[in-house]
Amino acid sequence: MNQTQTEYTAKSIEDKWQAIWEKNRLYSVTENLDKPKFYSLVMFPYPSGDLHMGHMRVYTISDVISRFKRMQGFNVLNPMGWDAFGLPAENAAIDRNLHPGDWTTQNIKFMRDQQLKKLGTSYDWSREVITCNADYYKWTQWLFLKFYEHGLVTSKFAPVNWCSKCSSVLANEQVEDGKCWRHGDETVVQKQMKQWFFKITNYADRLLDDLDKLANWPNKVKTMQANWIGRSQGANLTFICENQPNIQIEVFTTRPDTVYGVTFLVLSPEHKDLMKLTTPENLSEVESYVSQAKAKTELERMANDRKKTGVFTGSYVVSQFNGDLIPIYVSDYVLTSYGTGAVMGVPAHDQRDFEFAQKYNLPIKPVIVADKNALQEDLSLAYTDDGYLVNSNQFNGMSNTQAKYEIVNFAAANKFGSPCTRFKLRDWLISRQRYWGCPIPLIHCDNCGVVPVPFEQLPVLLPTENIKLTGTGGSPLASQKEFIESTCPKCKAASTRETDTMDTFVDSSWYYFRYADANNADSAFSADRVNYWLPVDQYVGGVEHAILHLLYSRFFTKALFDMGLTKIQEPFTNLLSQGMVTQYSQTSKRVEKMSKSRGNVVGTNEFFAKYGADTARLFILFAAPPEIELEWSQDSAVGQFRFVNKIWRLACDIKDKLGKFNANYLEEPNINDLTSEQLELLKLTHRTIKVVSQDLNVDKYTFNTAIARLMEFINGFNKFMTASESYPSQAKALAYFCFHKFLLMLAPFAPHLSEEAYHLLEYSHCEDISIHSQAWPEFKEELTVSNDIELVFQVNGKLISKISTYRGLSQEAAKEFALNDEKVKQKIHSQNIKKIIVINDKLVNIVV
RNA sequence: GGGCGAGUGGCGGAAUGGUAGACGCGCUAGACUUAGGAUCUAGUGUAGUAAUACGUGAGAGUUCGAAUCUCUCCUCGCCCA
Repeated sequence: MNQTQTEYTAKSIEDKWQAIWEKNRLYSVTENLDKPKFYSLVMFPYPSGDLHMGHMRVYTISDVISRFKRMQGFNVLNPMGWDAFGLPAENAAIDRNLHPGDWTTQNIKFMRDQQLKKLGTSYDWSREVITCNADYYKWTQWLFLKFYEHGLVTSKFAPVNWCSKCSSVLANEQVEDGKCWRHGDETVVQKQMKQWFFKITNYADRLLDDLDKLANWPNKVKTMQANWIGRSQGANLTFICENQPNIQIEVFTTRPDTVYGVTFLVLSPEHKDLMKLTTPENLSEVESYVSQAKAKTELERMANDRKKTGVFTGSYVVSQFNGDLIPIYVSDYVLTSYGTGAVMGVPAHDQRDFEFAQKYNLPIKPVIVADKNALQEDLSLAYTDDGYLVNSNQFNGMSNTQAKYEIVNFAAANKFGSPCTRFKLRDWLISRQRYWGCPIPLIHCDNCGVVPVPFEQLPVLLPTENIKLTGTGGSPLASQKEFIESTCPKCKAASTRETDTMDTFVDSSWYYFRYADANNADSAFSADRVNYWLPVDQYVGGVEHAILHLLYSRFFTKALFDMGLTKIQEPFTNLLSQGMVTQYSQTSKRVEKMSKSRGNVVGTNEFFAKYGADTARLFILFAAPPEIELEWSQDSAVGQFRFVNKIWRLACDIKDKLGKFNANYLEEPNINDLTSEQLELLKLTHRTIKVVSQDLNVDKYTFNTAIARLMEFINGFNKFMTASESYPSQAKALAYFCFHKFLLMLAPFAPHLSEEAYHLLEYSHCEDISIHSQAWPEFKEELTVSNDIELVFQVNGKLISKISTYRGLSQEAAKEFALNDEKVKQKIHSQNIKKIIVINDKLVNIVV
């Protein structure tokens, strides 16, 4: 007999099937109303030039979900593209004297053909999106103009975050710990500049409220977004200046219930009335304080741990609540950009105010007490908990939660206050002083001001000739005479183009709309296709985008909905945030995130050549649940390599020992014809289908346990195959039947191996009929349970003994067995039995 | 400082309130082999020859029964300050 080749040559087999799948366009999809749709999306990569094994985790997870859903009968859209604008291309171009576009194109080609395709992913490449191509950014500009038309674009002269390594400004979301998100060693400084913003704050309420609709998002991500939006409900209250009643100071507070405890007021150094309120004898001190404050950045001023400083202005305001005379201070911890630039100081009930009052010897007046009847407590700290009001005129005795409303109502009725909601969320700064980005389609005209480029003149092409990139600051486009010079669309006068480009997060805020209709030359997308495919059913990506990309995308989706362009209100129904891939780094002697700069990467091509993509996929999924951090270790990956080879050897064994496949073998066996060993194998198969299907379900995604179940199946199947030398026809049919189910379950995880084995065993007689087009197997509940069980005996909840018996034992019989068990008898000895608890088919607990 | 999450063998990790440690790595012994970093078999929480005892960061509580639920504390991670 000819022995089948038993060595599994992963690399050549994987290459073979990848070519066949591509030839057959196995993963292309079109809209199909006969099937339920499933939009599976993974965050598209920046084409940096090289993916390592750490990156592959997210693509593997998303691919397994896509393949599983396809086998379940869904019409699956699984697209891929490139977030191709951005700084690294520009910097690489400067270093290597290459055009950023050429550098990017080379990288995309390598990453797509040598890395993502080699992983065995099931993308529909006909929908590939590349954000730096004019056929994409034309529509980014078109969307910008739609935003402009709908009043969602604004320019402000404001303090902005400047990173000198980027030579550009950054959005608030892109500043982490006072450092640039890309350059962790670069402190962001504040500069006053005129910049373009998207008015994301218009959507603050909806972005916050609609988080509740996202039932299948991790709570962590929702909490982070909620905190970032930072809605606080409170009131604006007005205080009148004692000697200049025409000046009124408005403060924002979230604690109007403490207004009777105000003992000072603090203005920001930039407050418009500060100088008017400063008395001559305090002038020099205030002036020097203000100039010191101006030298500091907002970030420095907000630092919580630094000592609060301040200077008295010499003036007072009068509280309209009780006529108290309240001194006015200036302090740099009050910011003009947040609130009204003035706060009320209630030292008894706010720790920061408490410290300020102690330092400047200001009175501390309690207005809330924990116990209505208790005398005034000795305050060594501010009392910030709930309680009842005292020293507050007609509000005395009221709970402070109620007083919050009553006091604001009282102030509103008397016209010195009103309810007010504020947000921490700022408008999204989108201008970047860089070359490699989407040009902002605006024209500056001396006569007409800012004029949008007319839609029909799009795209505003990024010039590609004679670009001087120095990385030293200023917009590179500003030195491009041919680019700048333009005519005003309104008055036809000579005018200039905007030279800033857009933040690349604009590009990535709508790419998942474009996938739905990627080759549309006439519009950004057709509403029909978007409304068919979106929202995304499963989005997979790193938690590092919890705020940035995911918040911007939600904003875009809502804005497009309001413009009537789609019917979609939330873009991503389910979100899976996968954990980082880490590895021990020789450089730092620590376990760190896998990254090129840390020198601890595992290359994809070396790994694929040595073990194959299927082993890589299995290992990535098996090593940890998807949301947990995964520490890479090549040693553990050999376990998956063995698993792959074991499956292949079994497939070869089946072919050699059981004879040729017969189509009848796929019919469900009659259980009455089976021996007990055969029945156990069949039950193992059904049980495996059940648990693997559950593990792949959207609310679990426990790929690690699914693979463990597949391994258990293989261990059981191996036992069955090696138990005897001869195989009656019943056994042959059963082995083929069960292995067929197994291969179908293996297919999403190890697409090449399962396909090769599927054809080796002639489940498919033609290479064009793929295992990946087959239906996911189903199970019979009654075949998932074994008749033989172990019954556990406990005394006082502690395991004492167990027996083998059969399922369905009556409670009485179970008790009987337990009480007659030798070990149990010994344990109970002569103690009184208080109670016996029986859990059917599981355990008997005797309480003594 | 605030918020969220996590602590289980030598390691990665399993466990609808019901047999703790599935599955895998590593390790030990054996088989096969010219060879083994291939494969197969058996074993592997700790202590003990054993019976047995102990065991899920620490301590309490609820329960017939807790890794799982509640409270206090400790440590680590992430996010926001």
